[in-house]
Amino acid sequence: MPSFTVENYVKAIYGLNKHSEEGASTNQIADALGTKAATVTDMLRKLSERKLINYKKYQGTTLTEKGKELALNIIRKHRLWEVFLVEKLDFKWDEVHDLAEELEHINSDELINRMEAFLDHPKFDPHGDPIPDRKGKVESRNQVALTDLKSGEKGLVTGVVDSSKEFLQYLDTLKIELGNPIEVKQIFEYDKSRVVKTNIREHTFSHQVCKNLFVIKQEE
Amino acid sequence: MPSFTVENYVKAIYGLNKHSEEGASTNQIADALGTKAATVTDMLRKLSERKLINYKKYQGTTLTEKGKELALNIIRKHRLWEVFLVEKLDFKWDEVHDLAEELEHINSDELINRMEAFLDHPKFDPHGDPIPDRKGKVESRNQVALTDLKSGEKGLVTGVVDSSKEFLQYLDTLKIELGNPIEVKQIFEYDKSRVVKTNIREHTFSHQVCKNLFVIKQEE
DNA sequence: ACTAATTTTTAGACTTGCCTAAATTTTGTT
DNA sequence: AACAAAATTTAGGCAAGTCTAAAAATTAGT
Repeated sequence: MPSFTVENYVKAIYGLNKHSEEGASTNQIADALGTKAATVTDMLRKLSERKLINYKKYQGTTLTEKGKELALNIIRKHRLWEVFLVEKLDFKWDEVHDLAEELEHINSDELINRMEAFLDHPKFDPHGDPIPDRKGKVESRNQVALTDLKSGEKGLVTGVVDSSKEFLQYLDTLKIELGNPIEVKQIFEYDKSRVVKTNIREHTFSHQVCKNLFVIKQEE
Repeated sequence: MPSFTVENYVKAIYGLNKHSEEGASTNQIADALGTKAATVTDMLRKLSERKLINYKKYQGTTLTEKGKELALNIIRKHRLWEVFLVEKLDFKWDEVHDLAEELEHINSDELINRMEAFLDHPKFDPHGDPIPDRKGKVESRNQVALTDLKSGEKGLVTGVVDSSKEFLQYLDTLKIELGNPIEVKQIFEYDKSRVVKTNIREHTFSHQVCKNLFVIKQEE
């Protein structure tokens, strides 16, 4: 049985690997987990012994197949718990992350499979992230960042890149939810901000906001 | 924040205190937790420093008010999770104990209070044990062991003393569930076994079975 | 009441995860 | 290419929780 700590390392490395071609560096992992680089080095040796990562001193770290499998199972559990918390217990989408961080370590495939059925086999979590199936397969959508939409193009909001409390609450204030239609009215090249029209009204989104919103382009 | 280990010690001491006037002994605790006496002694010193137990060397151990509060909160969580697993995820009553042992350590009053509401404020868990309220208050019923019923007396099955897989599965086989009416037809003084009539048919219960079933007496 | 058996405690050691400080390797700059 | 800066690793330590073996206290038996 991997400990909570091992699970957290593997999950962090998975997250870092996903967004870059390079292996995850010691410092990146330390940052992600709030520990010190020396601690990480130590742990990498142990994870390597357990065949969860590919590790050579001073090189970056990547997950082995076994490591990826573990990471995806934790992510699956995390996201299903988030759906449960939002759908069944009425938590808001900005409140569920920390709880899911605890619940994801509960060790029972039977439990999580029943939970999945209870929730009616959701494909995405409350932030729009895909839920891996029991084999670790993740469905991909052809979503793009809102920054990729040209003036006049329309889309549906499908997810957020940054699911920090602050960003999610900002979206709440603007009454923007997953599934909402959205249309880019105007792009200011100066600061890359965009005027967008939603269900309700027009907003001006900063470049940062646009980078953090996923949409599926709607063809005319 | 108490660690999982601390929570488990406190819960074990609570359970031992409940069934005897004496404080829990080092060996009893070690047995209950599957550790060695030396380890327990060590831990008792630490729990005492944290004001969770009353401890004097070579005397038994009892919980302080603070310790009881912690124990009851863990028990509350354990039992609510059990209800969830049985009511919502269709686990059987003999399957939920180990999972609840993990889930009871999830640290969030908000979560457990919402769960309680989601489950419609159940008063008893799937084994008939009362669920402490958020202040730690437990409702008591005037239930007695089936051994306390005289020949001819009737009752309703309200709980089990021993919630081991084996005993619960034995009851399943006999189709005996909480809430079932039951009547003692005959008592064999020789081995204290009883012939009882349930909903469906008559069974002969050994003394051991009768000791482990709680019933509420029905007046005529 | 005294010794034997049992229980409990102490002592010393191990593992997991974490830290700081110092050494080493890699990377970047001129 | 050589040196400085940054990243990484090594070394040595600490806390929590566990163990075994041995010592001390309590309890039980005659």
